[in-house]
Amino acid sequence: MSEKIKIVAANDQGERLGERLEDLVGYHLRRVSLFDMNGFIEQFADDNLRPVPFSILCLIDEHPGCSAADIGRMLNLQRANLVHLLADLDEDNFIERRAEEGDKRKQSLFLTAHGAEKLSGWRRRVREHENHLLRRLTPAERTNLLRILSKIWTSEDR
Amino acid sequence: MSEKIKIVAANDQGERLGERLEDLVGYHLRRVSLFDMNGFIEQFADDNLRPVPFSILCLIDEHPGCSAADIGRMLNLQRANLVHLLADLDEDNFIERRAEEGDKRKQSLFLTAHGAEKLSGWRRRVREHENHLLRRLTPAERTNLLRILSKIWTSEDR
DNA sequence: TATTGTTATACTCTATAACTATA
DNA sequence: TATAGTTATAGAGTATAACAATA
Repeated sequence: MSEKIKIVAANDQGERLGERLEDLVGYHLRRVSLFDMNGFIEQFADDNLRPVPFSILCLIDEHPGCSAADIGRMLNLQRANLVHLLADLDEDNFIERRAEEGDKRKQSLFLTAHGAEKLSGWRRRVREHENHLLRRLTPAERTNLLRILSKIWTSEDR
Repeated sequence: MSEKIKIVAANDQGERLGERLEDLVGYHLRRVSLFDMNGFIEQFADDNLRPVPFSILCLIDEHPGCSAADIGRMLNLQRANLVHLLADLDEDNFIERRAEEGDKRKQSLFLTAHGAEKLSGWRRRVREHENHLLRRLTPAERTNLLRILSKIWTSEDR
């Protein structure tokens, strides 16, 4: 960008505070989220692990025996889009889908031994990824960020 | 979800703190960003205004005369994908693209009078949207969030 | 050589509608 | 009627490669 443009921007900062794109929380949320996701995808390129399948594996681990529809509700994913994601995880032998006794419509989802082992290592690497993403924050800022973010979207009155 | 699943999850919380999906900042960043974007798209459905074109209009307003490549660098968008976005904004008479004197490769981007007027109203409605998104936060939390988010991705050493 | 705007294209992600079988 | 899993499909959004004009 040219020097002229930078100067114009600097002048504008004092004149219209709260009017700039950079004053919008939503803008920063998107930039940081994309920054995080791209870093995630890059770090796990070897294993071809993507953020959403990782989330699904975490939830199956935390809620063994849950159904695909349960996962969809927890992650706000359409059932239709989950079909391929779960089929892929099944093909790779990370999860297994058992017929649920009692309700024949449902499948019960479980991690395989292989899936559990893989997930354990991936979780460690995800924590490393987060440490890198948040390396400029103090421990207090990190705690605060997690608390504030979850306060925004986790609530009863929605 | 069944009651059984909820109980299992509750037990696990104490056992493996820092191991749950909900302990990951990246997970919350994504959920909050999507929550924000969906709200934005819904609120501006009438005007068919989407987050990225809104960002582009803001930047052209803040940097009058900038080029498409400048916008791409500022928003981390590919030049190729900007072509359609800018063409649409031009068709709707929100922006105009003038041949830049001096460098014949570049176009200089400006808001039209109509675009500037529209943007002014949209900015007000975006602030209302943000106020609603962040309604559960204290003013201090809001300021903190903006500061922390921009600290994460805005830096020199990248 | 590098950059700008552009075209074409492929890939991922997401949303919707409809179907069946079960409840 | 409602729900679970599924199929097919359309639409965004994004990434890459190549090109002509210009620097």
